[in-house]
Amino acid sequence: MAEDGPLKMADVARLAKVSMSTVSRALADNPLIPEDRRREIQRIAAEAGYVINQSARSLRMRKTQTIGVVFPLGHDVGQLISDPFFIEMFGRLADEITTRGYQVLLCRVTDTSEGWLNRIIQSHRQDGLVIVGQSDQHEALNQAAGSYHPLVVWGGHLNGQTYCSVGTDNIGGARRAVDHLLGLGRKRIAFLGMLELPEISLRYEGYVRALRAAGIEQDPALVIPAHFSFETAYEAARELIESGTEFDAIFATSDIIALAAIQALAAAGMDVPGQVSVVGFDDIAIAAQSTPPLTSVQQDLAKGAKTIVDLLFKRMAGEDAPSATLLPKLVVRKSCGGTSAG
Amino acid sequence: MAEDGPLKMADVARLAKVSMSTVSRALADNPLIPEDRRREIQRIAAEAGYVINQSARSLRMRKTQTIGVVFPLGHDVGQLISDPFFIEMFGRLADEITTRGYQVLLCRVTDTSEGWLNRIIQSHRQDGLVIVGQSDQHEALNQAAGSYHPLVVWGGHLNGQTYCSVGTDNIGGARRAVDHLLGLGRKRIAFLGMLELPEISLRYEGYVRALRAAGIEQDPALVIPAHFSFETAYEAARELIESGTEFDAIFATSDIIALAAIQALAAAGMDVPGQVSVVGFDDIAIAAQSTPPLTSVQQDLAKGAKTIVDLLFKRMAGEDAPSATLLPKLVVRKSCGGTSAG
DNA sequence: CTTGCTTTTGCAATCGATTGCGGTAGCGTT
DNA sequence: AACGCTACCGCAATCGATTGCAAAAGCAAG
Repeated sequence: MAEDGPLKMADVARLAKVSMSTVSRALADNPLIPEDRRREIQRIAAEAGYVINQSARSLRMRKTQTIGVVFPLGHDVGQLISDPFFIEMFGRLADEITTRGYQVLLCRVTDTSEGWLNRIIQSHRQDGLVIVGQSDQHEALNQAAGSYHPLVVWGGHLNGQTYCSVGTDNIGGARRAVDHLLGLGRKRIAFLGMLELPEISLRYEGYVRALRAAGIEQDPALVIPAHFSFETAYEAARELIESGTEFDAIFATSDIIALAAIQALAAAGMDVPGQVSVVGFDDIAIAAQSTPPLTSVQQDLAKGAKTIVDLLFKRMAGEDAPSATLLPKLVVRKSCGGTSAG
Repeated sequence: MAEDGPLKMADVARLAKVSMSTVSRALADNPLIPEDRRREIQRIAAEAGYVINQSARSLRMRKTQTIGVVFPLGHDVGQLISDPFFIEMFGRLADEITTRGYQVLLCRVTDTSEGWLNRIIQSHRQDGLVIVGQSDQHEALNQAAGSYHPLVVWGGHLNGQTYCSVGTDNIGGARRAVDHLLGLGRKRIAFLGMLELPEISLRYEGYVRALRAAGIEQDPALVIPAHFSFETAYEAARELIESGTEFDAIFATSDIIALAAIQALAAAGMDVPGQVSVVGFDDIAIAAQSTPPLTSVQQDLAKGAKTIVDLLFKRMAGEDAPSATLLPKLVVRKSCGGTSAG
């Protein structure tokens, strides 16, 4: 009834007039304790407002019922986890994880000095890890995966990769987007994104392949480094416009970059899709709502998150789950002209 | 060097040829150990890839270096934390918390049965709690606050509230928004939101006061229940439109609701802001990007999050921090016609 | 070589649960 | 009544760190 002092299992044992062992087993629904007694003890514990101390439990059981979700920000100094894509991914992951009765621990990594991943792993704060985005930490991930199994990465599938990853077919997605632009008669297609990031570099590969297949020579002046934040992307687009380089389409490697580019174009008095077609990547919620609505390569995050967590739990159970690739879908809207469905 | 077996403090002690006590103190930078020896032990530990087991540490120290962030979803069956407002708040809170060297544990509460908050508190998984949104749990919060101090709530300031809360002046914000609409000559202003939620009910209070001050009689037919999700809000707006009730403005209690309303109006062939002025609440990032750009009551989330965490840490230190109220700002854009700054 | 003081060090208890294993109670047979 | 068998129960060790307290070591002065 009264619940001022945080009461321990021993207190419940006293109340129920049994030993701690029995209480522990009863609360764990261990059939070693007869059913009616189990219920009785559970009732007493609940009534007393008793809750198992998770720190003690974690120590003894060597598991925490917690999954760590890590956002390596090594490549970007901006601290805030603000990108809508990451945010949505996080929400979906959280859903999948909590549904399975686990807690979600957010690990925002800013200090990617030697051994950062090992420090997280060895802290034993979580039973498994999801790493969202490889950032520039491919090597560190490869190394950690050698000895730590319950780890799944969202990102591109790279050469010589030993860790388990889930991600969209970046090359294929990009290829499809650029093919679509080419199909509309566009020939001078700018590429906006940070080639240093593995996923982006794969998208670049798709871009190059599409151009090559169409027999179009690629122009380095059309490849523009652009970070993920709206402001920096806007700046990058503005510079492209002011450089005087001719272009009639933009393949942006994220929707945020695409939206920033559209705004920059509008500010420069250029019509989208009249003069310039724009395609984004991710198909975040705003994409459909923007003006004009954005054509984008859709990543199925719901499925992605589910796959990640499925694989993670398999690995936590000792099974050896392989990487998975999701198929992207081009969602055609007004931002690139034309009207065919993709 | 080799780091296959998860090594413990005892192992490091052996390596450094000292006792565990000394290692523990050295790693904690305890001045009881001479500086040079401290450094030496730290070096040895780091080289061996040793990391303190947090479960054990938490148990012994009775603190976890973790803050729980709770989203009570009692009022809404939709599981996903998808509302951009909550998402942004979460990101900012995470920033503030990690900056202070604490971890963030996400608690998505779906089971708000008797004692849910107590179960979280007594689990001892965290050293402090941030509750984002009161949902319909005012009573539970009030009760918990009696015995549990390190707890801060984002939400409205209610009568008879004993817990510490941080929130925007909802009444004032709503008042300003509606006054603005009235100033534009609008007289039939619809209110879209869930009155069951404390914050929304405060905004309703502001709405009522504004109307009363302007000598306009309020019409119950103009008060429409609308959830936070885009789809349900769209539906609510559509029903308002189809009901035939006359109206020339909408005060939406969130930007998502406002955006949904604008789409519904557009679908019905009604011009915004020509026929109907729309004002939202929160001023989320998309608000400025929508068509037409949305007038909205801005909540300063960066400041809000900082205030919440500041207060929480004060409370964790045993001080008694009082509730705080933030001043909202009306950001005027095209969605309500007119051009004056608010 | 003592003595007295300061600086370091380590023993052992502790945090609050879980669980292997040995012991007891209860019941049915002979 | 004695025995055997199951079904329950609880003792005590354990998880891996932290820390009060006492002991040891170092050092200077007498």
